[in-house]
Amino acid sequence: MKSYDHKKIEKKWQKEWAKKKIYRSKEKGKKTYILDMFPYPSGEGLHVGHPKGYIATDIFSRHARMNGKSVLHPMGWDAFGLPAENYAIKNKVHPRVAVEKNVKRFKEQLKLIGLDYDWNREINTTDPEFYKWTQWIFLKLFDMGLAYQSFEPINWCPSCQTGLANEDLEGNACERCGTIVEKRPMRQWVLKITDYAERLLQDLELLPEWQTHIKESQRNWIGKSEGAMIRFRVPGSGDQEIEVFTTRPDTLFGATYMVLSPEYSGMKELLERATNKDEVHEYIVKAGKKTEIERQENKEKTGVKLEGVEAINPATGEKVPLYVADYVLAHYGTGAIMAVPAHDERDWEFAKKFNIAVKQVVSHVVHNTEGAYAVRPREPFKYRDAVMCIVKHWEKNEYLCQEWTDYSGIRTLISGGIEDGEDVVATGKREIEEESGYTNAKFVRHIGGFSFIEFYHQRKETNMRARFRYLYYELENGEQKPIPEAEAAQHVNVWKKPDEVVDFLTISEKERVWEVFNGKEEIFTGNGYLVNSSKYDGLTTEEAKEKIIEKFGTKKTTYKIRDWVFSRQRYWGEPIPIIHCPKCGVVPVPEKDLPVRLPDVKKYEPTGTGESPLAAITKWVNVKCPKCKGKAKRETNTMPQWAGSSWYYLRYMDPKNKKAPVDKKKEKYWAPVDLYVGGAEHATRHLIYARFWHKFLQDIGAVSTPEPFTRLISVGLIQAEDGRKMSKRFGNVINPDDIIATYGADTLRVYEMFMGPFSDAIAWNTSSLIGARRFIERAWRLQEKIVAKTDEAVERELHKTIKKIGEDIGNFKFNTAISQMMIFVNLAEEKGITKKQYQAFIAILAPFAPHVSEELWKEFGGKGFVHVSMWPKFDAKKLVANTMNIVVQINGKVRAQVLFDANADEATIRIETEKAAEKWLQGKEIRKFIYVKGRLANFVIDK
RNA sequence: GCCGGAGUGGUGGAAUGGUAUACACGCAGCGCUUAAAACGCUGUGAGCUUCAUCGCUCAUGAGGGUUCGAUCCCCUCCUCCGGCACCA
Repeated sequence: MKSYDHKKIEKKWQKEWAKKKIYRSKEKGKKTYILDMFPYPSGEGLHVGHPKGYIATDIFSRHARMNGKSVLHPMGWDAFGLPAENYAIKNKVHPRVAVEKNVKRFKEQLKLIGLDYDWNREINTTDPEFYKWTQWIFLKLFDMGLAYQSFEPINWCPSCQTGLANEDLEGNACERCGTIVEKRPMRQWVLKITDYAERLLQDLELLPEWQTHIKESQRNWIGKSEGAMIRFRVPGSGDQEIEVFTTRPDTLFGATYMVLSPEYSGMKELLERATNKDEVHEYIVKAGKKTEIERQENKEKTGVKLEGVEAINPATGEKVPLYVADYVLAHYGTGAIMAVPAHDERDWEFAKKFNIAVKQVVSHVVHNTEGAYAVRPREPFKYRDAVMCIVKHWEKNEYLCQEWTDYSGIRTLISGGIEDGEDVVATGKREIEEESGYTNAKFVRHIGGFSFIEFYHQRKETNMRARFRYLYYELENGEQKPIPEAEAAQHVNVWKKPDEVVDFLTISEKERVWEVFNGKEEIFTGNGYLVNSSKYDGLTTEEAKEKIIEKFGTKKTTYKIRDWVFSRQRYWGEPIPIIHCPKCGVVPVPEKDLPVRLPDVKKYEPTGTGESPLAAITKWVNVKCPKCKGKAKRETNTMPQWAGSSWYYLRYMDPKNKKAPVDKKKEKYWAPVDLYVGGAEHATRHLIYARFWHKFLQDIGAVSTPEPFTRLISVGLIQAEDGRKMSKRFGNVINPDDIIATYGADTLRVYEMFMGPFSDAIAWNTSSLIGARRFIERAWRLQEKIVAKTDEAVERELHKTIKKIGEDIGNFKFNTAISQMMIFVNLAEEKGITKKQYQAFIAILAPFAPHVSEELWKEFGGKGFVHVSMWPKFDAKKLVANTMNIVVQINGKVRAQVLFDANADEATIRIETEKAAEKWLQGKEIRKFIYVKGRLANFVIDK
């Protein structure tokens, strides 16, 4: 036996594969498109975390190829953008030179791992032949009115000296450098992604194979809310109106004031009429100076009242005050709100601080679903008004409770229905007297508002929907009338200390009543029944929303997602293909003039003036207007880093096409991407941008599918051995080159896949790595164990392994796949293996450890390359053993095991297992016998 | 605060209603060796019992429930990670 020399083997086969071009993709047969998120080639090179996803897709695509699929598995470079430029500035090299150097280094590193990329299709976003088509897509967006210039204030990073999109922020800091961003008004190009918000949201339904957390992030980011637009009239001179957006039109009757954001568009006119104009103006100026962080950090509500101006609540007809406060955002909805302090937390805080009236219009509902009082479905409700009384002892700090003596076991407070026309407070007093005999209860106060309880009324044999009001009484003395016998028979009165009350009560409302009683101010933001809302009283939140919109407003849907700020005031990006002409205005560069090349310059530092460094290159900037041929200037802003990555996956299908971004036939063949693997950090940016562009390209007929990526799996981070992020800064980086030199690429691959579940973050552990190496060496040494005939258990385990590996690769469960191969190797080592079995094993090992497998295949396998040969077929018949081990349980506890012939019937098994369990069954009656076929026999006995 | 995901030996993890702790690392003992490395063999959740076996009890973040049987399903709570966050 030759000794296992990974260096020799790996070098040899990498060369051979490249020479024979076995990984070239062709449009023939059943296709599968497997894609990695292409890397940004940084100056630091790869660390061991980077290739984890690439190894997984490599295994996946090798498996597909061995099963006869036509595989597209390409790689390229996302090389434009701030980091490349900042690196270049810092190291005083041109970004183009730096990128070239970094790409070369990355590619060398990737090749060492033995990945099966079709390098013939390599792309680079900074290649003019590539970005020509990025510019082309921009022009199409412009033609369709989806790219426009805006002068609204945007996020400006003072350190990177460029504008940023909302997606580029982490909180209020630049995602790149951590600097707090400013709001800065400037001219910029914006893409109308909001036009696609609904489709981006809806079509998540088309993606059952995306992980839920990614879809959830996208939903969050799109931030759809459905509600209504409602106009409030401002009486007085003119016919001014304030329109608001609300998701809770059902609470309109509870809108007791309105709030305008400091930047509210109609502020000027309102300000004219305010009697405290200066004060309000001062607040607005102050709020404008506040940075986003100050607004964020200090959530204490501030604001100022607009004196002398009022609006009219269209539902109640009542006048409500107006406030200006910065807790209302200018850019969401209309920049003004109706405030409902009883049912909105923020409004509640503000109202409390400014002493504004709070009016309950939705009541809490308790719907009993358990026990004798459970609401009976599909039966109608009877309605009644009722009171519930908290009654305090005349001397002690104790409260009156009742325990029902019927079977229900209900423990409650004194309660009862309000008779027609009866006063609420009087009702409480009457009920106290009737049920407890105490005659001197003094009403103290109301507790909270209305609350509904739904239950089944035993005596009346009907569902009840009772609208309760809670009242608090104190007994002045112990004077008591006798209680009528009928009443006394129903319940016992007991006194409970304050801390015992909640535990004693069984009614479902107990905690709430008691908490509200004890001063915990509760606002209710949930759904319920309407109260204090005139004819809408009694409607559910949902019903009321519809009815109130119908009468007082219009339906409206809003989204949190903002249009995509698409220009950067930096050098290293795709030039935006636009020409500004003093006569013709904004003129797109004609398609035939693409690409607009990034000029080669010596100086590319940002100017910081809001102008791109390109503006200083007069030779490049000054052009003829394509329309009037007069003097004109080029657009000097560049595109953000995310531009190229929004469509690159299409280019791999046809990377050298000079006439179109991608040929339609080729697109039809390869699209969509069947499997997309990459970092979860791209959940809201790259993936939302790419989906947006894809949908646009579908609309203009350039692509044929609604979604670009059918299945998406995020790769879990590999942390450093110290559990931190792997970074040059911490000095804890592990370089794959070193690992490959010492242990080999095959070991690295197997180890990274064996570490744990693919999408989990796990810390690197070099000492565990040795296990992967040992496994490969044992697989290698198995050649010494080749025998003519071996134990049938080996053949059975082989087929089990073939089956499991195939399934596990499909499910991205590489860790369990490898453990199954280890189990097989351990067994084969012990029992010996036939040559045929060894060949099959080499084939299933091949996707994981391609080099060693190819070497073994050459020696012990068939012709050609193992990676293009057929994946072994598993035979279900061979999985069946001729014996089975039945576990004997007593009440679910394992007590014994019995070996049976595979075709033993249940009756035999019962007899034999009962014998085996005799010890435990003696003198007991077997109440039940449960047999799970081929697995266990369980005897249920009395304990 | 809201939404999503997770919590299992010394460590990474396996098992999605049926023998919890597969597989691997580490550790301990033994073998091979002049020695070491490598490799091989044996053992390895905690506890009780026993001369030793056999055997028993407990343990999957905590508590409760459903079930013949729960790491897995349901309820309550705790902790950690990720996303969003004054979005009306």
